[in-house]
Formats: sequence, structure tokens, C-alpha cells
Amino acid sequence: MTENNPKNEEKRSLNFIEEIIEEDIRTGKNNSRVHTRFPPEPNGYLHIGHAKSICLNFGLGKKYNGKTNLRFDDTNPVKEDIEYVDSIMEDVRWLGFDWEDRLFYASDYFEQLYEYALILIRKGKAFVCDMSAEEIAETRGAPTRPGTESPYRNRTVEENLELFTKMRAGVFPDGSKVLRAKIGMNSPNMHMRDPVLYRIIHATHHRTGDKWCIYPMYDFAHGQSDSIERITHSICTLEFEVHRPLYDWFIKEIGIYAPRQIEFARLNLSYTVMSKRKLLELVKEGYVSGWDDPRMPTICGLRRRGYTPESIRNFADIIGVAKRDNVIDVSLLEFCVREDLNKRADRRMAVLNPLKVIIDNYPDGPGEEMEAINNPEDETKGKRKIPFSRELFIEQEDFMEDPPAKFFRLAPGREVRLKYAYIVRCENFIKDSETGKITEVHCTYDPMTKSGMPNSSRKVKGTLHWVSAQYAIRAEVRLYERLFNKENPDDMPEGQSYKDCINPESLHLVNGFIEPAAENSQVLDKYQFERIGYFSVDKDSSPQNLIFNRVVSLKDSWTKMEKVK
RNA sequence: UGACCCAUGGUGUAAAGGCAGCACAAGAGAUUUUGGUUCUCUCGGUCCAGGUUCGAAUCCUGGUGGGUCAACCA
Repeated sequence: MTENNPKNEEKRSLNFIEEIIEEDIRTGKNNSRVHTRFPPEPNGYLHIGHAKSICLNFGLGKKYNGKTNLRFDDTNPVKEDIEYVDSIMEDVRWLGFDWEDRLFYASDYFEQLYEYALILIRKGKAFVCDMSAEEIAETRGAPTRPGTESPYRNRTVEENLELFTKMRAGVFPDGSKVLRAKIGMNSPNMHMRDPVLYRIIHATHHRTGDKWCIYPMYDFAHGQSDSIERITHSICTLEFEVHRPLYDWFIKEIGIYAPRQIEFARLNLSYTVMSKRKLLELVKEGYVSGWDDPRMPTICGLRRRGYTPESIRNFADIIGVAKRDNVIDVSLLEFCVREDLNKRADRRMAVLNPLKVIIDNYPDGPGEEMEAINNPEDETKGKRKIPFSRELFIEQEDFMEDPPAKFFRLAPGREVRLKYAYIVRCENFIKDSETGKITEVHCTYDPMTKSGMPNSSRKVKGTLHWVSAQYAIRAEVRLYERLFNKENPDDMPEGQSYKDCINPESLHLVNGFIEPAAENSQVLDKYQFERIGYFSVDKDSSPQNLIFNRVVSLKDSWTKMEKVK
């Protein structure tokens, strides 16, 4: 197929799921149709691990000219909420995927699922059990030891039918009865030991309201839902591998269409936790400001931080899909967003830790306007003007009283280029005698070195960014670091938890200055602050009070060099 | 002391019995009005032991190591 087409198909290797799908297409299985689905439970916010699954499922649908459904597996009303449904849809759309008219809910199938249960009961393959949850757990045995059969296991079909009908009718209280499959109690696979199919929960469901008081277990809903939707390839994570025999059993006993389940290894990220429970704890216990805190690995957190959908999709693509456990280095995610933003983010000059610079031989007054390139990687982004004046701010780190040889920045007697402006020489500086802090640097400029002028290209070692003290606007800048200090927060010494390696320095607030061109920035606008990093306008930002989130810093070989020492 | 799954550079991921490749990370250099970008180069890998084969990362057997499974959660 691609063999005669070497031009556009550079023979990209297939992952193991694509190999299975292509084999199924080749052999004409399902009439060579490909239909996948993304099946979240609406009980929490989506994170980067879900993004992997979303990109995989929707990506496969697209690649093989198939379809991908969004289906909410909403079988537990006490844990689920419409808030989560909405956020999940928003996140999937933001990532750039479209389920078109195929938005489904497992709760759409409650009536059908109930019928399936009836089929099993009539076949003598399911029974109503009166044991408590504790009793069921105790009699289930252990992986190395068989369980014991429920005393209610041999009720007649008629009795089971009547009891199950009454369960639905609401005559029994929560927890008093369940419907169980009748498979056996000694399978080495715990999921096959007479698993619970239905439980009684008198709770209002976010979609079906109070219509039902019995709800199917996930295991009894998930596989059949895929079957109902004619999913060809049910892609899920590794921990559901042991559930597959059960799904297959249901499909076979009920006698319905069988999707093929394929399991892949979930994403783990270094310096991050990914479980819903832990993420929820971080929010509830106030370690972060909310689900969309820019330090969270949630999709909404990454969005607020300033990650782009393109960078996340590319990340999902690059990390690949396989069955072996993996921990992806966060630096790969950071690489992806840098790569994307380098091409698209306009450059701006901003000073985060201001140090006043006075150009002694520059006239006091309105100053002049300098021309700056918006994005050197993209000429179509054009140019802008930046005001220059006698008093400026530069970064404190860009001046040293007594610098090492390799310091290419400002120091007494040294020259640097002020980007898009002049070459200046440091003549002297003022130091606070009590604190030892440098408070002001005095320079002279060379008028012949104005950027763009014929004689301007004299070589100097360093180029600094700057803003005009007169014209710059104030901005709050939120600098984020990793939320955890340990590479694997899930693997802590005895007696400690992931919370013990939370990085207390994960957020630094600074008040800086930015060039006036950033004045009308809108929420989620992205910039590269020259020489610093990529920044995104926070949702709390307003024209009166600009707030920027640092998405990621620029690669920095200078501080790296310093650290080695 | 069970069943199932997995094992390739530091981290990911390719190689369908035939040259172990790519990306990130790390290191060196070139270019640069961003110590950014770009470019060049370097470092570094098939868990172990047998077997099959002209030939094994790949197939077989046995180890070892890791993961998953015992909610009326999903």
C-alpha cells in the first residue's frame, strides 16, 4: 500500500496497536471498519495520562478513516457529576478532537444492560445474593486460594427473576442484595469469581435522575457498552487486562457482538503524580489552588500554564505506545512546548528582577523608539516599536560587580549590547552600604551603535534585554517549578507519602516590568520573554493588572555551567 | 508464594531470523544583536543461562527482575 509511495510515507514504524488494526483491516475483520472510543468516568478532571489515551483513540480513528466516540462510563451516581462531564468535553475539544454526533453515556444503555442481566438469570448464569459486602469479600478467597460459594447461589431462576425485579422496583435497601454472575469461585483470576453485576444504590443519577435504584458495575457495563456501540478496537490501559476474560464471558453468554480489547501501558511522568485520588488530595488539601492550578498535570492545568494542544498532541505522538511500564521524563514534555512556542510565540522584553540603569550621556526626555522583530523564526509576524529612554531596567543577574571571566554581561568597564538599541559601557555603580545590594548602574552609550545603523555591528560579548523605566508597564509574573522534588513521588521511604516531597518552592511570585507592546494581552496569549522563557497570560489577568504564568524557561546553558562549578 | 503481563543506551521507542536506529537527556564545537534557535559531533543499550539456526534483540526452555489482580470504584 505504502510501498509505491516512498515520498509522503517515510515508512514510519507502527506501534503494536496499529499493527493489530492493520492486520484486522487486511483480513477484512469488521468489514475493515475501525471504530474506537474514549470512555472516561465523569468523576474527576482529565490529566496528561488521559491525553495520551485521547490522542491514541481519536488519532487511530482519524488515521484509519474510522470513527471515535466519546462515552461517559457513568455507572456510579454517588461519585459522578455533571461538572466533570462538562470539563471533560471541554478538554477533549481543546485538545483538538471531535466526536461529532457520537456523544454517549453508559447510562443510555441502562435498560439494555438490565435486559442482558435478565438473559443471564434465565440461563441460570446469574443469581441474587443476600450476603453483605464484607461477606462477599471474605468468601472470595485470595489469588492463591479458592473462594467459597455463596449460600444463595442455587436459587431458582424464578426466584432470581422475582428478586431482581424487586431490586429494580426499590423494595430493598442499599447493600441488602446484589446480582452476581454464576461462574465459579476457584478461578485464579479473582474477577471471575462470581463477580457482582448489579448493586442497589438509592441515589440520584446526573442523567437518569431517580429512575433507577440499581446500577450495573463497571465490569458489567463497559464491555457491553463497547459492544452496543460496535467498537472494533477497545483500547484501554494494562490494569484491565485481567478483566478481559470476564468481558469475553459476558459477551459470549449474552450472545452479542465482540469488540477486541487491546491494553497499553499508561503514562507516568517524572516529578509528577497521576492518580485521580492524589490529584484530588492536592486540590482538597490546598497544596495547589485548584484542578487548573498551573502546576497540576491536568489538561486544564496545562492549558492555564500555557501549554498548547499542538505540543501535547506532539508529546503523545513522540512517547509512543507499548505494554511495558514507563516513566517519561518531564523534560520531554517541556521540550515539546518549547519547540512549539519557539515557532509561534511573539518575543517581548520583560524584566523580572529590575535593576536600574542610567545612561549618563543620553538626553533626558521622551527618548526614542527602537524597532524589534516579533519572531525571528517567523517573518510574517512583523515588527514592533519599543520605547528607549535614559533610565532603564535590566535584570539584576545581568550585572556583576566582580564577574568571572566567562560572564558575558554587564560589569564595571565592560560593554554589552542592549538588544535592538545601543552598545553601553558600565562606568560605575551605586551600592547600598548596609545591604551590599547594587541599587543603580551608570553607563554611557555609543550613539554610533544603534541597531540597524551601518556601524552598529561592533562585536560585544553579550546582549541584554531591557525595558524603559519610563514606559514599561508593571506585571505580576508567576514562576513555576516542579511540584515535587522527587523523581518518583509514589516511591517514598517507609512512613512517608508523596506529600512529603512536595516542592515548597514550586511557585514564586515576582513583580516585573514589561514593554508596552504587551499592554493589550488577552488571556492565554503567549510570549517568549527574551532570554527568560515562555509565558502565558493567566485567566486572572486584566488590563489593569497583567498576570503572566511561566510555561517553561528557555534552555539555559549559563546557569547550567554555573551549577557544575 | 497463584494467574496474567512485561523486559533494548540515563529516559522513551524502533528493528516481523540478516548493519541495533530515532527522539529526549547529557557532553563538545560552529553560528547567533536571545548564553535561545539552528547545525555538526560525542557519550551510551539488547536482564541472565542454555537451546534452535549459517546467522537470534527477535524463536524455544529455564531462571532473574518489574508490574497487575483479592471495592456492592472505574
